[in-house]
Amino acid sequence: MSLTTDAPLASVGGRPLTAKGRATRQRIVETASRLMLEVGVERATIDDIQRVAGVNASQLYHYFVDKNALILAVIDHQTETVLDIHRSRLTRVESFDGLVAWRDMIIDVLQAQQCVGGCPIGSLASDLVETNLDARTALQASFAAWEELLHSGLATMRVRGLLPADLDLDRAALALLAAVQGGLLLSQTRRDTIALEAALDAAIDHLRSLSPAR
Amino acid sequence: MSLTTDAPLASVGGRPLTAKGRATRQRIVETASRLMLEVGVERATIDDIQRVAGVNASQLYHYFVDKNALILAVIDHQTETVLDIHRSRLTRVESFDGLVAWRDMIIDVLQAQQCVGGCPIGSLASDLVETNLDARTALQASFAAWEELLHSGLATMRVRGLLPADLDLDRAALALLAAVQGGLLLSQTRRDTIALEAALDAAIDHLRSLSPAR
DNA sequence: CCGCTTTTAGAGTTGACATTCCATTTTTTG
DNA sequence: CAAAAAATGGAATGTCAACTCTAAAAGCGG
Repeated sequence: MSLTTDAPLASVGGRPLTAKGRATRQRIVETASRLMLEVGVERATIDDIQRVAGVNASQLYHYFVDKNALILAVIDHQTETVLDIHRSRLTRVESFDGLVAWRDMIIDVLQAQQCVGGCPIGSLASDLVETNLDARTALQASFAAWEELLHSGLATMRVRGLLPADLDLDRAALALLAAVQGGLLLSQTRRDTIALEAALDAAIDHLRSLSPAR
Repeated sequence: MSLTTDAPLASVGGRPLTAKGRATRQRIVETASRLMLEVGVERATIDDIQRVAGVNASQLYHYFVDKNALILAVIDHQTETVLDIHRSRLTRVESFDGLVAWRDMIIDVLQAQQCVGGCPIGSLASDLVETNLDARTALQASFAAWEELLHSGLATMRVRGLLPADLDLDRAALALLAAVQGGLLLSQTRRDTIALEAALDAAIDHLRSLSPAR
């Protein structure tokens, strides 16, 4: 036996090796993500996930030791999805119009899903934070990465003189993210986009009020 | 048989009659509220609730036809609790200092519970909105009542000339409530109060920026 | 094209959970 | 105080969900 922890079981411990396996695993994660967003983590049954993904129990447990492992994979997947969407709108925000475009995008997404489902990360957080330490840690990192995106967008604006030099960007990013999360929860409950609009507009307007440029 | 739907089974259909029964029912609702807040609606088992409340299955099912009925009672209970707390801080907010006192109260409450548990109403909303129509309707009403409280507080301030006459108080209340909800979710995940502080301070600061009085 | 690994099958097990039932005690009321 | 209603006790049931197990069908490397 070698001292290195390499090859022997590099399949499930790491990632599955074959293309087919990767595809199956991917299908499971995507299905689980959708169902968990739609009905919550608890109510998204392994059976349901199997059925919808078109796999059987062996396949699911071949790629994930237990439901918890699947949950963590879902967190990763949803984090990537959300960050990808926001990254494209937040890198190089050069003006308040850029921020507004970001706001519009968020509202459009919610609109597109009929105000159903809320935030892929926020929903997972609500479901898991108090009962699953690993999940909480992962979600904390997800939020942190999202904040970082907002932070860098605001930093770009600050460099351009659109925000005061002494503005605390960490807090500003946090407030913006809170507006997103709170607005989504209220809009999800109300089934209209008004709450989200009010929250985001207020947050952006607040930043405008701080702007040194006029 | 009378045509009126009155007396015969006025016990469980309405409220239990005897003082003892009311006490038992109350204990069940309070215990369920606590557990559902701590671990979520799904994970708060009827068994757990029984054990902690010190009642047995018959008692629980004597007062609530099923878990769903209990959930709705919990929503009512938590709504009353939250509204009571906020009402005392929001009626007759006569200055920005009053708003800040409200903000401090919210943060103190979170602090007191070690950033565990989040908002009693918001947590229920996350858990139930997508899977329980009755609950969603009830929670929508809870949020609306909360907004109303905020609205009237802001109205008081507006009368005093602290807010512009043409400010849309509905949207302002919504934005404030979103800040509370989003801030709580982030703080609950992070286990510190910074996110909530950032969200509330930004929201209040935004209102300040709109103030006609200096 | 053969042996080894990965992937797929799907029936079976185990435990938890909501709910029910029948019997007993306590409280209310006439 | 006696009869009726309410409240309590606790075992039992049935369903559903997570997870396991044995075995067979691809895939791949030599």
